[in-house]
Amino acid sequence: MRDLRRVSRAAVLRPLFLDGPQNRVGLTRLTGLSSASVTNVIGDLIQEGLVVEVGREESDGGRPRVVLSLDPGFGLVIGVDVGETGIRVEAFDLSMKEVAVALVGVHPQEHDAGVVVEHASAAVNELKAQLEGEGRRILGVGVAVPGVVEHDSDAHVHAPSIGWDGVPLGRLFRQRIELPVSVENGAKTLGQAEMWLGAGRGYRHTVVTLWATGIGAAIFADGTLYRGAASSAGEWGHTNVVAGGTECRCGAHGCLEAYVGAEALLRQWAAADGTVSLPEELDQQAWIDRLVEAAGSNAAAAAVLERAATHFGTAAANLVNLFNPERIVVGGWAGLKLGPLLLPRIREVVAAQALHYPATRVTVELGRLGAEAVALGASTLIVEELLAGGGRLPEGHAQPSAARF
Amino acid sequence: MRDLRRVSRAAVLRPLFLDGPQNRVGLTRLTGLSSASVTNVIGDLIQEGLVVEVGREESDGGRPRVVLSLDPGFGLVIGVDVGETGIRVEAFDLSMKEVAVALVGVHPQEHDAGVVVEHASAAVNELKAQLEGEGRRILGVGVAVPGVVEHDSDAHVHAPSIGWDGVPLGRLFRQRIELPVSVENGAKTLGQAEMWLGAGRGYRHTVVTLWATGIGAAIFADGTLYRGAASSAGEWGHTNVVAGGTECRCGAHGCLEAYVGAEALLRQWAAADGTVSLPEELDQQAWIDRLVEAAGSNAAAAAVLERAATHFGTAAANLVNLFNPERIVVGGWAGLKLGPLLLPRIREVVAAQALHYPATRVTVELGRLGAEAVALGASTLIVEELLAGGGRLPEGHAQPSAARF
DNA sequence: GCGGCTTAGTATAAGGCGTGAGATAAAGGA
DNA sequence: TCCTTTATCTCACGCCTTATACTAAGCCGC
Repeated sequence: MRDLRRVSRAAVLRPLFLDGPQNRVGLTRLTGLSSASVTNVIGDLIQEGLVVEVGREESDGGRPRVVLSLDPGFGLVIGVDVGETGIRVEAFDLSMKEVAVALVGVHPQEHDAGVVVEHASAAVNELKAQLEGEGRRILGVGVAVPGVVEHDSDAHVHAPSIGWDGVPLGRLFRQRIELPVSVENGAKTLGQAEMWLGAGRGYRHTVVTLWATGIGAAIFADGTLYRGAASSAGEWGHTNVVAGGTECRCGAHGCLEAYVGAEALLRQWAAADGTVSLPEELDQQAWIDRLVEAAGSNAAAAAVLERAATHFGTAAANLVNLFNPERIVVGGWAGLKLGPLLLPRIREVVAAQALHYPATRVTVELGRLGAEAVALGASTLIVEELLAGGGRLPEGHAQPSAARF
Repeated sequence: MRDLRRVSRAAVLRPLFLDGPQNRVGLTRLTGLSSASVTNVIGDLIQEGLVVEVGREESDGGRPRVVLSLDPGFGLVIGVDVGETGIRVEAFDLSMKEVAVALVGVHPQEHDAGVVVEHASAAVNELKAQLEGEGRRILGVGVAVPGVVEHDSDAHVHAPSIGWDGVPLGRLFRQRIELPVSVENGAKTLGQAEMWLGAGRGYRHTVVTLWATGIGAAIFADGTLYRGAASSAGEWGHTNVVAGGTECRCGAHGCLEAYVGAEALLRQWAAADGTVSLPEELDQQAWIDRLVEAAGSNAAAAAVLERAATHFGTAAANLVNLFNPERIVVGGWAGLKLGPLLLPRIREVVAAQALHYPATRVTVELGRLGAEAVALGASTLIVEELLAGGGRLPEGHAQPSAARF
């Protein structure tokens, strides 16, 4: 009997978090447990402070149902977004409302992992001290990084773009922060955020694409993130779209990223339109805005975007054929900027290139959370663990005043 | 308490089936159960006839361990391969050794579903009568079909190549056969066979490709078949390999299948070499043999195969990037014929086109079971249910003399 | 060849936990 | 106020795992 109770607790907590407030009858239906068990489990959870009664529903003849909810103030979760050009630390309550933010002015591309961890953990500890001073409890820290996170004994990070190769980030952080720490790839945390709180909400099979300078994807199979054998699944940006095409920064030829990545688009535009000259220090986001604006009147710009939509759509059609998702979410800063203009064409290409059967069963939509949701997603890692643990986080890390917890 | 015992029984049965004979100590380790529970569960299973003691291991000081095994003769499973051009019915014991075969001379492409089911179920019932006459028990029937199998209330089959659209095949078979019936796509059953008994054995994350006239794939994530939202995942043959390329029979342009499917290869060869003229009634398998033979001396043939390997390898690299598998199995009759020649080039392309990290963690190997393993795979569907059910198959279907079972 | 040692497997008792049935609570309506 | 309805809780029951102690069955050394 390996912890049957934990399974029941998790079964009850999950719909409370993901679908919002519920009554006990609804929970019996959603969990498949007996009403007696729901009563028991909820009783414990209320005792522990994780769940609160927040009201009652109108009755139509019988006893009114009590509405139950996770207590958003039960604890806070911290998300850390280690980006290529800066670090962002945010704290959220259990309703995923932002409670505090801190920015760290360290360029991970320009410093080694030790420096990055030093500054990031200092920011976390500062936030922690401040919030605990206000009497709030921190449950854990989720960290998003721009690279593959190998989940073996520890979380080892391989991130060529910032020069990390097998950095034991989990251990480094845990040495400096007295909290549970969880590490994951940034595209995957963004995907988790969209999945739980954005355009993927309510779907079980989803691909969340991340369209920016680089291109990635987070694949959700039956509601859970698909990692593959060594956590690198979802490298959509380096799938081939043009046989023997132009060389990509990854060394291969004809990658999607080399054709529709933000920088690639800008270079294509400059090549097609002699009047456009890109500066040395390229502010990609501003220039993508300009490209979108120009597309209304300028044929070269419009052609660049049309080709981008076709490539993106073709690659998305491949995802549809391979994964048969219910939904594809177009996210990432470039996706959010280009999507409104390109989505119709992308959908058209998906319908034409994917098999009819899966194509009619998928919807392609824009992300809803903005490009800064990486830290939000990182913080959901801790919530995920909390839910999976039935309301308890994996041992240790000396949680003071957590007697019953 | 939803059947805790069933979970324990399944935990014990699975390694006994997948990894062969075990002793109780090993099972304790493999299942995580206590030795007492293993004793209890094994005791029940021996009583029921599913497990037998088959010997004892040498001791080195202590009491010798008793070796336990599934009783291969406990029951038989029947696999039905409904192919595009014929139907094959095979019976296997629980060690997956073939016990009987029957071929049905009905061309599913030329008859409607009713006729196909009529003949197939007649063949199954004949085999059943014969085997039961010999005192053997049939546990169930697995059916493989060349199309998408939608697993909703019943198994609905969408198979354009034989003109089926939403055929309720599960129901049709169950009306004629008094046994549990399970239906699945043929590429997926072949994959399951390779996964359990062939080149995928021992791997958790695998893609089994099916290279024939058409091209498909079965994707295994953490040991279980990935179906997607509507069971059509794995349509690798219709992923795009050439932007805006030649039209495929699916209506899209540039599909892998349109470039490296067996028929496509032969047409390319005929187009490149004027001396090759394909007959109206094309025996693809024989001609592929001829193509392979010609490649040794004929430049046109060699070029066709070289291009095929490049396209196949590129598409396989996409699989590596997206799924991060530990192993890719090249199966299907064309794959088995071409593989020995093309595998080195395919591996080369995968290494060049996939990202370094996942590429170094995958092996590309030939299938080990031959192209006729589709029926074998179909029969494993029943074994799968038997294992998942802890040694009992889902109710009903009046299993005579199955008092305790 | 006989005790001692080691390891495998079994019996027993204790305790955790879900469940169904019935009890109780809390409304609306006559 | 009482009846009906629906929600929730209580409790006894039984399933199942597990810890513990015990038995079984071999090797080893004297």
